[in-house]
Amino acid sequence: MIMDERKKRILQAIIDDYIDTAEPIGSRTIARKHELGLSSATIRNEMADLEEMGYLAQPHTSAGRVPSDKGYRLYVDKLMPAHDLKIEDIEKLRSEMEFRINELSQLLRQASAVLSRFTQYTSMAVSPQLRASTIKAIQVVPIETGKALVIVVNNADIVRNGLVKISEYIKPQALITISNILNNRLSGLALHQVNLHIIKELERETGVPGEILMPILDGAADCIEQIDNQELYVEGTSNILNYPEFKDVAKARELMSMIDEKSTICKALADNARKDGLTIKIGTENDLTWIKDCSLITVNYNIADKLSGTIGIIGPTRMEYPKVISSLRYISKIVSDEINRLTGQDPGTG
Amino acid sequence: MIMDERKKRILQAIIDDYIDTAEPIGSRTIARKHELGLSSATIRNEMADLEEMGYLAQPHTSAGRVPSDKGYRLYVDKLMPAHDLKIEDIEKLRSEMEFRINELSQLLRQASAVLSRFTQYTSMAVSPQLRASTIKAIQVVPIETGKALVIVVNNADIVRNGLVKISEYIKPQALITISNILNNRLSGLALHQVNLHIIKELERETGVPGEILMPILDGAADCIEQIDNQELYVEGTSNILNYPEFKDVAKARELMSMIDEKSTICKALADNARKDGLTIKIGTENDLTWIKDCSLITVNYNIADKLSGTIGIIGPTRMEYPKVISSLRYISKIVSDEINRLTGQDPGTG
DNA sequence: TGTTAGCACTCAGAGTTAGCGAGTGCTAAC
DNA sequence: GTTAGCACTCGCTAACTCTGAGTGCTAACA
Repeated sequence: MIMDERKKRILQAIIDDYIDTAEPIGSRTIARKHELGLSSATIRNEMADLEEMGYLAQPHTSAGRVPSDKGYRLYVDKLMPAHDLKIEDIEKLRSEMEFRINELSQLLRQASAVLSRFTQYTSMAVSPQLRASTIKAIQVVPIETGKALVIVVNNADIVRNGLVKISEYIKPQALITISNILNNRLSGLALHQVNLHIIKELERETGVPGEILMPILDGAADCIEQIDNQELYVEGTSNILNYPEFKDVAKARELMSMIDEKSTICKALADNARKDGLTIKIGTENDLTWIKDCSLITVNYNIADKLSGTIGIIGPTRMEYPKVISSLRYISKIVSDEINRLTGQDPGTG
Repeated sequence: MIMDERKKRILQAIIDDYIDTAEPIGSRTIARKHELGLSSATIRNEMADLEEMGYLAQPHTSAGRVPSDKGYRLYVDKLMPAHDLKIEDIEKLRSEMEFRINELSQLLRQASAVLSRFTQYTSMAVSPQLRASTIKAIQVVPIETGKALVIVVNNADIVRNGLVKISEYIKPQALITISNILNNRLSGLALHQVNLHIIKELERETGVPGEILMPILDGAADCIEQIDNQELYVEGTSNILNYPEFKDVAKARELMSMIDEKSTICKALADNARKDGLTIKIGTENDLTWIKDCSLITVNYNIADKLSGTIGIIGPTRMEYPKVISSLRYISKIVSDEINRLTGQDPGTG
């Protein structure tokens, strides 16, 4: 059987309607609402064909048709109407993102919150990961007697710090010397290259005994660990309860408890994270069975080829794809611009 | 009518059972399960009395009794069995909190997650607020040409930093001078005292023109703002769907969407935050109507009289109060100990 | 040959009814 | 004061019916 233009128009009409109503769509509805110039009987025949071809399914004999994953796939690839955000939506999104945010974690949390509020789906954001992370600078700053602050900056200008206790007898001047040696010795190294071997060398070079050096190096190691640490922000989980497909509490609970597990979400995103740009996984296209009734749309953004992160939206397969895609694109653009601003990669727009 | 010992024992038995089963409790159940040496008829009479006194309520004539908020209040204040965490629970909680966490935000998130997993309720944690926050140290560290890191440490040793762009012509040495002046001039001040007036003074003292000083001061201001910023962590919202009292999706959605709004939760916690130690608000004792079917248990912890924060659990009024209270106490102890460790207030336990 | 009107058929969901059983309050006896 | 007995209440469940949206098929039509 051949997928002609008419079939496509009918399929599109069905999916558009179904996304709206979440009710199985009958031939009469299509004949009435869409001006295809066809009677319900003709549409009925076409719908039977579309079902045979696997684009539609029937919950039970006497019900209308429902799109299958394959149907959604065609819709997303070929049929879906172009969607540009309305000017007022752009304004709204921009203004909600406008808070002056100076911390990566808050920026992502914010982005996720804005997205979920706007789309009414569940949104998540993963803190950017370094492709090849190296240490740009290490500094040790005396704070008060017995306390110093260790600061690590990596090549993407992500900064972490930690307070460390040090011997009360170290003079501030000595600390600065240690700081300089550390900085010279470690900067440029990949994070994982800081090993015991190097520590031994440092001990020798600085002439500072290990037990004094150790807390500082421990502090630095913690900072490095934190930089590598992948943080996940999920917002708008309660939206799930709005979809009729999850009116059954048991089903909603299953999905929500999976989403509550950060590690599960990370697994779901991991697969998409490798690709560039926008990825759409519809229902069973997802490897994980618990998302088999949902679609997962993610955008990966790269920053100066060093950082890469993911922002995504999860919702029922019956999802407003056009709207979700355009808003996701828009927000991810804002986020990467902001990260650029934060880390000073881009001297541009300010 | 007088509240004698027997009535109390019966009330306790009813509440204990109801917490377990979430089903209205009948007189026969109590007579059978609890060895009170009374027939169901006697218990029936007592239950009628307890209802008249307002401790119990009847969903409908032919159903058993259900505790009222007043009933829970008495239970919590007087009747509730003492509850100590089992050794294996303590071990479990401790080990789940044992991850070496070196960032406040992650520590709180973790605490919240552990609590919600253990109690099966929804848990939240608010980042500690300063009672009277002052600046302990400000440092400006050169990172590379045109970039510097501004670091602010407050009197509770909470550290924030931000990258700032600076003129490419400032020499590192000059930056250190600026850093020292800033530090001398600003440390000891309350965060809100850093105003335009002081900035003008700084300009004069350092001899550095405003347009060079400004980005640095802006960065410092951002850091200060971040320190003051109250962060909220909520975990285990999906647990709500496990309670039979929220088997109705509409009801669950109402609660969950409220919980999803960070600001709403903060409002709910605000009232408790002023008190010391543990606060229990049962049902309508809460000012906010959307929690009227829930209980909110919070613990405020203080750290060296400077920091104060809140950890809390929200669940149906039919809550396992003894368990929740003891685990909340335990976790909050761990959290404040950890914060002590992080900020080095307490040279103790390591 | 493709399109359409007509018709018999299907079946989920809403509404109705009946029966069950857990639980009550009251009364009278212990 | 306690308890056994009993009539009564009423939410819940299961069985049943009815309705209507939707289908597939057939035959007539352009």
